[in-house]
Amino acid sequence: MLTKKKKIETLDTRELLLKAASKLFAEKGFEAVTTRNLAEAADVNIAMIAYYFGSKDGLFKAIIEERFPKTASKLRLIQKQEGNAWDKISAIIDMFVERVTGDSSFHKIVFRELTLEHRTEHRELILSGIEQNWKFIISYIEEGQESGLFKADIDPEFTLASLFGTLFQLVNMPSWTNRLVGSNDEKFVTTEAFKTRIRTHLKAMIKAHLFA
Amino acid sequence: MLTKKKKIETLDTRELLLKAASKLFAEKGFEAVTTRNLAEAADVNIAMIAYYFGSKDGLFKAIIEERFPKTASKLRLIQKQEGNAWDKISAIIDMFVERVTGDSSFHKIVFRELTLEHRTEHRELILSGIEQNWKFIISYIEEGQESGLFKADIDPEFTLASLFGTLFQLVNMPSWTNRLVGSNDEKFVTTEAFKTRIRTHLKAMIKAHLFA
DNA sequence: TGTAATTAATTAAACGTTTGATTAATTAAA
DNA sequence: TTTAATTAATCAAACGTTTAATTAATTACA
Repeated sequence: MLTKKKKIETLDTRELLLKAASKLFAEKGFEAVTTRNLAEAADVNIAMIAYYFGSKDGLFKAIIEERFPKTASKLRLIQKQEGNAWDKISAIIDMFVERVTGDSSFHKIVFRELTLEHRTEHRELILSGIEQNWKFIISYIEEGQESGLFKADIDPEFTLASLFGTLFQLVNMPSWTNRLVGSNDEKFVTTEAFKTRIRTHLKAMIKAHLFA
Repeated sequence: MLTKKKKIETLDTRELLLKAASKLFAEKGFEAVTTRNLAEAADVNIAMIAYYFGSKDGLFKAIIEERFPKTASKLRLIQKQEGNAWDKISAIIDMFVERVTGDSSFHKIVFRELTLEHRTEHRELILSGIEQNWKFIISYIEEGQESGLFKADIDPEFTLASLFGTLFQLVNMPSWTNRLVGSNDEKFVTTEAFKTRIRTHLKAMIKAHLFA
């Protein structure tokens, strides 16, 4: 018996579908992707969607449900680290910049779904998953306020909106961002140059805003 | 002949379709809205879409093309006002908060479309319309930097992203925002209380970030 | 161990419904 | 009496889902 788990194994049908669906839903939106698109992209039979996920809708929900616990565990790691409120917020910014730029598909799906008003079920699934994450951040802002490190009159909730909003605006609308910075590189928002720039900007802005 | 233009006239078929489409596209997204949905919501015959706009796609483009010139003219008004770089940026924030909260449908459509990677034609139409608007803002940030009013090392483009990003995060994802602030009022993002709060937050944050 | 029984995974084809668009006929307006 | 606007009906194509059949893998039992 091997001590190391075999990692280089072929993805099974279920995983192939999850991966293809994540990519396609992010690119085109849920309704614009057909079950035939999904089956072809994953190179599996169309009936496998119903077999593994019940429906196209079930496949969507599976994507959401698989991701949130991972982000929550990353946040718990930061929670255990030493440092003051700003150190924590700074670490959270690093973590989110890395996560969102590293796999923008998931965040495109999530945030686009939140702009839609039908399919309440999708939205509720996302909101209940996301809520845990932002509560961490807000608590650190309030902690900084109480200790006198941060201004007393800043708006913790809307500051959080600025953090996510900036990230979302720049990463989830790559055509907008490319036009903004005058880039022709389609993959600009995944480059290290971009990651550094957004980290620098976000930390500078949030810091100037928060610190007393 | 009347000196005042008659304003209280019944909307004609074309206008009924534009209005219904704007609302429905914003709520459900382009693909999720059927031509029958559109016709029923506008209370006109389904064939009127092809008659006035050629297609569902043409109706979408008409919505986009009718709006951008109006924003551009508002910006030109601000351009002519007196004041330093910050006064201009402050006035632009007021203008955008008013416009986006006043009719979020259009902005939901526009920014959701920018997160999608198919339909290059839609995206190009939007980007060319939007580009003129943000160039104004960036030029004021740079003007403030040159005059020494603003820090020299801030990132004008990403600061713009934070401005729009904050606004859209809060206005275009009302379910997210309601959860964030613990509100049950579905129309919270259209209230005066919300408008004031977002204006206050945005100006405080951008000011702290920009000023030397 | 060998084989029969059972389960899991996959396939191609088809299901009924809905889609965006178009037609030819009809009504309203100029 | 033209032209413009609107209607109900219809179209082929595409939609998500389901089906019955088949293969591959696993389990049960002698």
